[in-house]
Amino acid sequence: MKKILFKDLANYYGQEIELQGFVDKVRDLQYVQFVILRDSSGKVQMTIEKNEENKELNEIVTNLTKESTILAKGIIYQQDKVKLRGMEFIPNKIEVTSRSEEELPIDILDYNNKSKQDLRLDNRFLDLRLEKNYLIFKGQTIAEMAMRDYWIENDFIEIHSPKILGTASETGAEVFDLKYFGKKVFLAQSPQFYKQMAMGAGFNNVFEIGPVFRAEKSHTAYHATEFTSVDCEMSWIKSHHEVMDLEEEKLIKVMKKISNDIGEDFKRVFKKEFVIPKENFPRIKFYDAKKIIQDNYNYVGEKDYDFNRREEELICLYSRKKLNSDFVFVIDYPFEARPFYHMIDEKTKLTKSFDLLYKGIEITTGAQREHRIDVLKKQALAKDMNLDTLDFYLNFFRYGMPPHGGYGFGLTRFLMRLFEVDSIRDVTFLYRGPNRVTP
RNA sequence: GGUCCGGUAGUGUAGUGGUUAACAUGCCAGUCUGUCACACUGGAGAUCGUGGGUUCAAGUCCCGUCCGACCGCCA
Repeated sequence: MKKILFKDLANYYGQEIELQGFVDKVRDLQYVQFVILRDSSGKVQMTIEKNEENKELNEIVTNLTKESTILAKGIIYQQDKVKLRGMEFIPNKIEVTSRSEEELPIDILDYNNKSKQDLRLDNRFLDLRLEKNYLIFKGQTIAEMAMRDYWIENDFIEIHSPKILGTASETGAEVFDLKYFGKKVFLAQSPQFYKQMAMGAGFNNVFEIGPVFRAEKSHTAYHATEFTSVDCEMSWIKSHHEVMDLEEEKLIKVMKKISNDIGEDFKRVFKKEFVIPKENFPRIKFYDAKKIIQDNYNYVGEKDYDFNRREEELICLYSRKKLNSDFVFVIDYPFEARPFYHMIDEKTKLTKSFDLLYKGIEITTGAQREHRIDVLKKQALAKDMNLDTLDFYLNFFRYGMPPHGGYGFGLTRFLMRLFEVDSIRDVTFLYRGPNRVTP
């Protein structure tokens, strides 16, 4: 017998079928028992009358605990008086395949799941039983698939770069070190150098979806020490605008796909709707953005070469209100705020770089890369970097390197804003932070 | 790293020095003719994060510590 998901039950009216699922709720009345069953695709009511004939089933149901798993055989009927999907399942056999303990460590009722986040993370396997959480990971799956589709259509090659590195990677964020047969090695903080190597290898266009590690003791709702980074890199470009064009096109495709596949579920479960972005995301120059924030919100951040959280939120607010866009590119940052490998525009002396902000938070950093080794070395020295430890990287540039650029995209940050949940921990299967390495 | 922020039944909260620590929800038992967040009645369940101190008396005040939240750093 083929496994039947609860969402498809309407196809089986009148038929004898076998179901397996969690016990979502038990309502044991005087003359009838109702058991709500649940699987990842939906819920259904199972109804058992209390009588001599059903004695065995009645006994099982009376002793059922919520969140136990059962296997039941019976017939599914259309039944208008049942509010839950207008159907009910009448079993002739019930087997408890796993019995749950009576009390759960967290509340997972759909109308009352107020348990604190830290406790929910301790019991993540239970927390994830909530439909809203399942939906987030369904969304993640669709997002990754849509991105892959887009890249494959556009002649990108998928790479898997190493996460164990012999030298600490580039950007100044702290890296983890670990023992490696008596040597010290580092966990990759970004696939940056290796996707650029792929440019040197003549792969034209590459992408990677994989983990990255940051050894920052950041206790915030939008940081993690391990998270999934989506990276891509493309050759033969003339400016960072081509990279933005690509990201924009990809994102619209992703959002359309997500909205199409789970838009209805999202509306029902989260009481919100996805907003599909229009083409031509606003592209605001960094210094113009600073001025906009000052003129419109009378706010000046402490650093003149970068944004703080408040400024990110305000420029997004401006974009939403005045430009009708949840996405906004901030472009042409000063070199001071960027890593050494971002290309500097000779005319403006600003980097050919961009951040993509989405509903108040940065989800992407991208740029045209400096591919001329002499300039690259000069910029590395300007950032006080040691050319010897960078030699393996600089080597990529010695024998012909296409002009290229790309971006890194925080998958979890994107999902967090897409679903409008408060924390990156809610969109991470198992969150890792400064004080959390379990479960 | 910073914060005249928080830690109290399974869970979420109330409780500003004085009997038996309260409420909601969950759990258990009973009652209930089809419920659908079922309803009703009753019951169990808390050495108040942890270590020390002040006091006749500490969930409550003080100090340390751990964990969390928010901010910062960072992305």
